[in-house]
Amino acid sequence: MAQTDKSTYHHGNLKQDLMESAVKRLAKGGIENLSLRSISREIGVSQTAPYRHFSNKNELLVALAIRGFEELTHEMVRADRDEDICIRLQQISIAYISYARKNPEIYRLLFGTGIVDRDDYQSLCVAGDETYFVLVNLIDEGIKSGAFRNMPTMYLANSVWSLVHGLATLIIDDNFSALGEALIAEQLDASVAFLVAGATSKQD
Amino acid sequence: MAQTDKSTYHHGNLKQDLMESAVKRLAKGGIENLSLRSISREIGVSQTAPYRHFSNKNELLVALAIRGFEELTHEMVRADRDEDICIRLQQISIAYISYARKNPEIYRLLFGTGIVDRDDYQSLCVAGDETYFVLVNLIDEGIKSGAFRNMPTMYLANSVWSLVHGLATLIIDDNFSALGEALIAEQLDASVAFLVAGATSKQD
DNA sequence: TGCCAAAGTTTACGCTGTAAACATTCGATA
DNA sequence: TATCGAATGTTTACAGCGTAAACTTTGGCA
Repeated sequence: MAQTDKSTYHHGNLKQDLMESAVKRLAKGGIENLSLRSISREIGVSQTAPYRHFSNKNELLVALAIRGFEELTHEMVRADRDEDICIRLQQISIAYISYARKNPEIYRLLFGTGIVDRDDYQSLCVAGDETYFVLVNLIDEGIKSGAFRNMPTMYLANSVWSLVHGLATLIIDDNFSALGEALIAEQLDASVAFLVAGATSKQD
Repeated sequence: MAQTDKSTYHHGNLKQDLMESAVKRLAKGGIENLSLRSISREIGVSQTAPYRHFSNKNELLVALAIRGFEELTHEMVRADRDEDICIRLQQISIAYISYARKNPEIYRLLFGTGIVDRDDYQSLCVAGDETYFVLVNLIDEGIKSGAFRNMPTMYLANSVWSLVHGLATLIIDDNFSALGEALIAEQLDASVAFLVAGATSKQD
């Protein structure tokens, strides 16, 4: 259980270290610089050691994604601190996009195609659902209170999610790079205002 | 110029064939199944032959992306056929998402991170700008005519783009798979309605 | 104390991108 | 029409990848 500090044969907490090293390598260099062999080298362990803890590379990514969903959920819940439901919608949207911008490679893992056969990993699905429900619950509350458009909760939630997700991915994939940091901030404000306007608009 | 049909040493139109084979392999199996070697094998040419036409894999992807942008632009322009600017916005949004769904791997190439150093490829940037301007011009027209929210064209255009892009990527990356085809169609309708409501909403 | 399962290593295979050197062929010029 | 260079192929080679199989070490329990 504790790390066996001298007898380096058994590393002690390799699984943990693999994940941390993977996150670090993801952060700089992106997913194409993440190889099981490179993180093994970084940790100082043989190239096949990871296979004692993850049956393949995909399962390491799954583990990172589960943690990522949990962090994202936490950030959203933490930001949701107001009475006005429109402000709350703004707050969790900003928190969501902030997380994506701070952890772009992890974010891509959460919603992109980097992980194969997501549906086979139940705890990953559960973690993703929990994130999703933070938004759905807020939207549901807004519709029931009459603050938001009267349409099926799921459709409105998915529309909001689409806008927020689109904004996040366009930014982290550098499609707004011509704007520069200051204008991106203004774009965020404008898009969130657009979002709230769409959510509260009562026209058909 | 014409293919030298017997002397198989010089292939004739290898560049064209490489791109077609690449698109085919992208369509099934995704980008991880696209290797220069695999398409060389498929065409029946040596594994380094592609390097006479593309200096590396990235440049093949760039060529595919340029064609992809052109196709996407064409689809959007073709769909833009109405008097009512709100309907026109709906039409190009639907055309955009349809293109993404019909060519998911190409679409990911256009706006994702599959291509490195995009900015180094001028004709790619130009092709991307042309697609972008189809939307920007429509938004500009809508703002000037008073049909759309009065905000800087770029911010509104990017907000609309975010929603449409987000919807497209969530669908092609299978994040709406639980809905099934019928409900995805309804989601599209609902989101485009949400989009138009946001664009036309005059509240701040 | 002895032994088994857990956690590590070594070796090997086939795949990848791509660099370098070599071969063939097309088309223009003398 | 013969020749020669440029364009377009091939062969060979290297390093990095995921991962399967067989082997080794070690910690903890009977």
